[in-house]
Amino acid sequence: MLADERRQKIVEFAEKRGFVSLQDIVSHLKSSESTIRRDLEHLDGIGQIRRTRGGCSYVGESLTGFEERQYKASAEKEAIAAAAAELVENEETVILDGGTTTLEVARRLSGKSLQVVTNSLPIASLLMNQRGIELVFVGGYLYPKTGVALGSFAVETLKSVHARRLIMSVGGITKDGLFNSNALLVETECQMMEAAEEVIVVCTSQKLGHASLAKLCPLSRVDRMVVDSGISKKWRKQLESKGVELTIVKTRRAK
Amino acid sequence: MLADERRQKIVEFAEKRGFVSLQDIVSHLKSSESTIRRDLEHLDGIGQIRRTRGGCSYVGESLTGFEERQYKASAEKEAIAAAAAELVENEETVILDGGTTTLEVARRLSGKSLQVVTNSLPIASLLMNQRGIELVFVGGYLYPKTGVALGSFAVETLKSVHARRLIMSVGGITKDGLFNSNALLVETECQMMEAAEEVIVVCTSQKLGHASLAKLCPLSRVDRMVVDSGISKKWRKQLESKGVELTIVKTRRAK
DNA sequence: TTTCATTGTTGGCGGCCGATCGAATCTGGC
DNA sequence: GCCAGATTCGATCGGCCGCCAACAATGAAA
Repeated sequence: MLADERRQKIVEFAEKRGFVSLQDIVSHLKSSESTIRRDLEHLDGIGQIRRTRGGCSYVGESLTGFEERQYKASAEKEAIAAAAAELVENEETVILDGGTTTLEVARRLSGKSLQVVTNSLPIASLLMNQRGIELVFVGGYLYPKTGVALGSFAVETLKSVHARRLIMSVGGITKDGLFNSNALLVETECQMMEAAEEVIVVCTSQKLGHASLAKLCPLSRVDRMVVDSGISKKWRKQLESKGVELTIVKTRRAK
Repeated sequence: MLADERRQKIVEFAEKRGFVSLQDIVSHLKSSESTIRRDLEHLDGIGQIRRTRGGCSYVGESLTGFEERQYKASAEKEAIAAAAAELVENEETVILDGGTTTLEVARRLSGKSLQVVTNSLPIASLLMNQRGIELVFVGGYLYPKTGVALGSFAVETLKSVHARRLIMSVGGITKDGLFNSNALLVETECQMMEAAEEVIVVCTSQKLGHASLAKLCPLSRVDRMVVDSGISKKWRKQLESKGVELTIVKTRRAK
């Protein structure tokens, strides 16, 4: 086995488990203790891992980063995302908000020919190098956990953007309008709505009736909503009365 | 068999497998070990492959965006990156340009307490969720292969940024100044230089003397340069006469 | 035939690996 | 707090293998 190869395996190993003991590495890679020690020393020197007594720990983009890797979308989200992606036509410009549901939408956009504008790092890395997709990233302060760019830079950039559609997610919906959990996020999303001709909201039916910290906009601002069939008749009426067109997605678990 | 033909086969072989051992090539092409060694040396010199102990690996478009996880930097780059990271002090604001060398620098910034501004998607995803690092992403049109944001959005955003240091990479350096291969990229990097108090250039010595498509700035615009010890005396004088402070990094292969 | 470029061979050098041993550090018991 | 056993760490040494430089052989062009 080559040195580089072995070292790479060590890093992968450390990344997967967070911490690995020296003995574990030795028995796994079947090299001598000395060699592994030297490798750890080297890898620590170049900052790939950090040595600790008895082993090493991984430093760097923790795998829990966006959690998108391990994240498994629910059946509802997948169905909603698929339906939302269907609404997007070739050669359009689409703004994609951050969020796990919109990430699923992004997955299903591959193969189309589009201009995509997004402020979500996970979405950008997903769509980058997708043939046919021209990607514009809206910069700004990167909000750690979710990887979306927010703040004045994002708002300013969005002011000079125009798009056919916006696909956005929300934290909660009540009869008073849409809500989200973060004031900065709301500010950015407001500007996204300004920039788009048509506003499409993707959300699961369980979010209906729940408010959240910051109000985003009234229901009437939404043009279309993609939701699973768990939605009640009352809510259907409520939304339709405000001029929201509904796309209701059948799921296996539909009640 | 002709030399060029043989070398072509080596590149194809390396491209297909990612890495090939010297012995594999020897038995495959039925030339002597020395010949293959000489070929590898040549191909490494013109940047078609990269030599490693025991064989060679392919460098090419395969290291797109985020698969850089597996990308292994050369010893020179690692050493340069480590030295550049040392120059960064806690609580500073640093702008990081895109590029593989700056990506290595980013790796070594973990643990510090910084504000980092970057237009590189790989760097952003690397530093995201790093404790102590506040990240601002400069948005714009995402250039596919390298994942850097360029264009007017990027330039506009950078106009309202101020930073202590800028760490940037270049495509080539001649006595007339710095060059890069892409006009949009140059435009963005110019604005970065405007935004920073100190401009630090990281580059390997092989880039000295090579021009590239678009001129970026004169040598005198650079405050400091981190380079490996392959730099010639003539170049040292040339740079120092323009007021560029040099940090020369020792590497194993230093002649 | 001479000359030059390319290829093959040989030998020395140095880096990488595995093993060993004393020193340093941790742990548990008193 | 202190000690003893255990574990881990760092340094060192010999062996092996890949690397490099020098030289010889081959063949093509002048």
